[in-house]
Amino acid sequence: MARRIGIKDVAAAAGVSTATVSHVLNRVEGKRIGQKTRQRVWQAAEELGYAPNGLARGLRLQRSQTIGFVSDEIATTPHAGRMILGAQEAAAAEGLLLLLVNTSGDAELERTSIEMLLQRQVDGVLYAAMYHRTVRLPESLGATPTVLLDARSEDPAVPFVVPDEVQGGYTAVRELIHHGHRRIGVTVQTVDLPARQGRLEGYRKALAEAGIPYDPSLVAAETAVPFNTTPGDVETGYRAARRLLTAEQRPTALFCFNDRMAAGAYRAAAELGLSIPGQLSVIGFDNQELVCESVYPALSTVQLPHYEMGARAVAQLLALTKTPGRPPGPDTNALLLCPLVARASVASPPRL
Amino acid sequence: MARRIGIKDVAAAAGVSTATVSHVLNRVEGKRIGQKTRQRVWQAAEELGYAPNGLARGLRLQRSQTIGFVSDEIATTPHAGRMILGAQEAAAAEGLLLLLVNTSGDAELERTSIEMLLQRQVDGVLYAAMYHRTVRLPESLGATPTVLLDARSEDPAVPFVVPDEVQGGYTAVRELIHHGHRRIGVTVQTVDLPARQGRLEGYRKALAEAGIPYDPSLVAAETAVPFNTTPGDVETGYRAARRLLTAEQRPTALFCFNDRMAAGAYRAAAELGLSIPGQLSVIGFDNQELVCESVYPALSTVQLPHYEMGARAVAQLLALTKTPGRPPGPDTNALLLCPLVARASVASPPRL
DNA sequence: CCGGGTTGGTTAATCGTTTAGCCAACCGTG
DNA sequence: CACGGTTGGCTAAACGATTAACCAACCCGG
Repeated sequence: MARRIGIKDVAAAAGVSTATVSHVLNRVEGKRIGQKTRQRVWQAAEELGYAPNGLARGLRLQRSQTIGFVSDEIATTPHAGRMILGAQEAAAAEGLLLLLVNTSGDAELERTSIEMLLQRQVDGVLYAAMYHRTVRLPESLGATPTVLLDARSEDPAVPFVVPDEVQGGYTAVRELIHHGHRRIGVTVQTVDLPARQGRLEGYRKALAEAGIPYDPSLVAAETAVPFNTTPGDVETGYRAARRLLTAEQRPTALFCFNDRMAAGAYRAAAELGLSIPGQLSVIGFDNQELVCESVYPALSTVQLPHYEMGARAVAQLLALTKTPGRPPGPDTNALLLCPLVARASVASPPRL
Repeated sequence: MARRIGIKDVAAAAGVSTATVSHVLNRVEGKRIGQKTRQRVWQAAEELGYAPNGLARGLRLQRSQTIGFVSDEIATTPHAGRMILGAQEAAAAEGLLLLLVNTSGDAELERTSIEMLLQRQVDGVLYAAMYHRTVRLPESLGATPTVLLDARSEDPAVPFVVPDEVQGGYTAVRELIHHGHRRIGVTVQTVDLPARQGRLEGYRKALAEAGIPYDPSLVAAETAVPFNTTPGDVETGYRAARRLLTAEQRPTALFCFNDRMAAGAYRAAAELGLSIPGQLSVIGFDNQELVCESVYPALSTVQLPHYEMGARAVAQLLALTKTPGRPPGPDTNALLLCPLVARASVASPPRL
């Protein structure tokens, strides 16, 4: 197989030096090259199908045009896919490529993975969690520009991009209130996450705004069993919903911590003979489309803006590499809006 | 910020030449270096925290220790995540990293993406589809070792890794037969894919093996409307199932082309007052966990071995790079088994 | 004491780019 | 004609590794 053609092949073909080729092809400012030579170089490059060697260029320029995407979990949800996609497309638009690694939450694996990234001279790293939580950044990333994705750090100096959980919870509950609901239950898991806190805060904010008193008995927190399963699964949602719906004064609507828990609420409602949305309105969170459209009627929910988060994180990272002294101001962080996705599970409450 | 430390820093610290450092650190065979010097080099490298510069090494060795993962769609299903994860972990085990790009089915985007990959001197490319289909490989990949993932090519010379759809369909239907079903309906979409063909073939094979005559009226093929939506969605599955279940002699079990269509079957069953699995058994395909566990009772299905496919594809790619002349024998391809995932939607047929 | 083998390293070229600095030719002026 | 300023392009030194080729020193037998 013929050796890949390089800049010196182009130089030879055009009858100039490699320096000239480089100058022409990179349109170096302040370098004056004659029209005719320019033409010859362009043409030669074109004919030979020249493409620069990124490794060589990276070596010379001390930048690989590559960023590392470190995530704790890639496979379990489509969330990861959307974040990656957002990041990848935003990166590609800037001529950057994503180098992907997964840590599975394993510290040792994380260490070696990051080492591999650094060896390849990544220009920066996106450190992503698959649900909004607080992480501790590995020390080896100290010298590399880093942005947290769907995660926060204890260290305020490192920028993060997260969803605005409060606004999201607020949006969900306001949707219910707009339809006339006033007794709104919440089903939630018990693990304390920024997501949990934020969404509950949004719930209270929407209630307060509508002048509805906060009733703690309407908040059903349930722990996943067995203990080591993912919190916030269907089963947990089922139990929480069942508890609320069998209480003496049952709510007319349910705000579920996530779509999977909402699927559990559907099951509880079916068991109790409550039709959705006629007798019970349900709203979820996450917009996991597979879930929302597998249940019937299709689940209204609030979307986590994963694609946008990925894209935004790349933007933040780029900003970081341009201004080396990372100013830990609030402008380096981003809270992204969670829009409502209305489907068919919310209606007006039944008239009494 | 201190310049990254390189091989010459180590050399200086150990009081030797860079050549010696390289020899020691790479354990070059046939090169004899004294024990003491070895020690000094190791120690110096350790203390300085030396890590080789992958770009420089790649440039010299003409190989980047990096492989490109080109996929048409990353975000819509967790399938992509599993394939990527499998590929990533298998790659990492060999010291390789994945460079990820998404084409969104856009030919122009695909062209530029692949160009970016080639510029970075990827050692090979995994070309992945998100559902089993036939693709045409871009010409620019001609000179690069390539393996198809969940896809086949018209060109027999390019190796592929795909699920064994026939065995999968066979497995699903045999599960129903084992429970005593003899009237087994199939719901399927109308687009002609390897997946569709294979699963139907597996269906007939299982039937034949059990001595059950093939009845075409039990195969409900339905087209998605509006036309441009994804084939095989919930709605399509609903319509197909409804048709079968309202026929005069309705089947006691349904084999659905995928889990989403199975979710549609659940809805049809609910409407017709048929309980699952008491009056109707349902089995899906794909093992989309979010779907399988969002419906009630949890859906039994057949798993597409995406993780394994990703891992296997990396192995094939590695084999390819080691033996440059790609022998298009069948051993360069792989058909991976689709195991049964039994949940709660299959039981014995009701006694008449 | 000489010649040849072994041991333990070093020198320098190379991978494919970029870019600072140099230089030759040319042009118009005083 | 000497001279400064432009124009257009070349030379050569990086970037950080690997590796073929070379070499100095030592040892040992004859």
